[in-house]
Amino acid sequence: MPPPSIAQHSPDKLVLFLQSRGLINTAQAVEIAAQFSPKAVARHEFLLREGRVSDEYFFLDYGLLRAFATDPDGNDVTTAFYPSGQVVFEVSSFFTRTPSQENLQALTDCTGWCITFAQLNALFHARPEFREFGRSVLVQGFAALKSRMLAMITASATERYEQLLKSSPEVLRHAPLKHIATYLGVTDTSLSRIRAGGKGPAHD
Amino acid sequence: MPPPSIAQHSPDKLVLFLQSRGLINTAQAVEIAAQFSPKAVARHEFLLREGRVSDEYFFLDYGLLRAFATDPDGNDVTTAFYPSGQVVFEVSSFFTRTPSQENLQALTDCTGWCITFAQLNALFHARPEFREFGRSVLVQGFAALKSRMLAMITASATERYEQLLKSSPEVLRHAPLKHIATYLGVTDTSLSRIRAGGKGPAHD
DNA sequence: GAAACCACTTGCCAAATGGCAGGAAATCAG
DNA sequence: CTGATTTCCTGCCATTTGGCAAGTGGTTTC
Repeated sequence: MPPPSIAQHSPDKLVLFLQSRGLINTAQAVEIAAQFSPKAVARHEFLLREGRVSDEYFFLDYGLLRAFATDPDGNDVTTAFYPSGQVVFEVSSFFTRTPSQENLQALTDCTGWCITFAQLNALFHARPEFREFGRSVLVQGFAALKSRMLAMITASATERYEQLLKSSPEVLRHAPLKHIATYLGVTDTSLSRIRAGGKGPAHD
Repeated sequence: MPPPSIAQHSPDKLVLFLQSRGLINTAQAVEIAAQFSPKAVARHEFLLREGRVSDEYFFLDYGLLRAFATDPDGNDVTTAFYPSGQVVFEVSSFFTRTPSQENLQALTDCTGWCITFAQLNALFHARPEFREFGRSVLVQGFAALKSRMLAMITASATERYEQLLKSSPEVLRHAPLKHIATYLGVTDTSLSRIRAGGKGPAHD
């Protein structure tokens, strides 16, 4: 299913997303969604570049993005994948208004809806239920990262790969192996071998 | 310097902490701090046990705590250390009112100040500047975890150990090696060898 | 003060992962 | 279509880390 052009795309998914945590009712969700502007990001384009301040709170309707940082040796390290249905922004840069250490780049053509920091704050001020929703987004992201860190410590590379395969198969279909490798904390060589099959530790 | 008994301990550090992000002025900080109750946790005691809902937003005045989870094989994994001057609580459990997957345990005798979830929410409602402060605490925690994840991917065990040594030497003085090892994502055997010296990768 | 722990270290070897390089296959640019 | 680039796989071997077990030194317990 190809993404619709921006002109025809409707905020239905955004409205559903706003309601998804049971904090916002339909009427409120429709009003809040009306504040968002449509936005498209073509494959390989950047939503945010390192060194700039993240100022877009972007709900992703269709497509796939990744976040990546540059390590001390100058290598790309993928720090997150964002499948559709999520909010995409760099938390620290966005809220503290400081230059981002990360990049946000489209892995496929993307469309979605976004508001600026100023708009978001105005909405948080005017609508306590949206404020709660915003906190919920933050808390959920925090919990997801913690769980990934725990897996990094306790699970083997093979297990981490299988978890990703299970939880986000679309990532594996659109992201090149080298990005997935840095995300999982292994080299692309090792990931290729993991994929090949039986080499990993037995686990059944 | 032994911690003062609760009876005599004053909220000075808490007041300073509330002002530390430039979002709250002195008068407001004093009023907010007045809502907190003194609390002590003896060495080895738990501030939170896995399976219960975190309901204390605890500012740590003196002492050192750790968070730990139990992995699928039944092993303790230390997920965080909390030196004094920080807020200690389990974000996900606290804000979503769900059972915690983690424990919070005192590594030394601790004293500090705490409020409940209900009190915190009332303060967030009544005081926008404290709300901002609360968000700032969350965002900072998020950024710290991200940076730790990046180190887990890009840095060797030796480098991660040295980073911890540099950023939180007090942890190494009070936490047993096995806790530090799981926190760093290595076995206690390996950490012992890292400490021993020259075995690690050269880096100067 | 002997026995039972506990925290930590160390030797030996195995398992997991990395580095490099060559080559097949897909993708992209002109 | 053609050549260049990118992506991925795989063989060979080095490095890193883990697992186990023995041993030291310290502390607690009775």
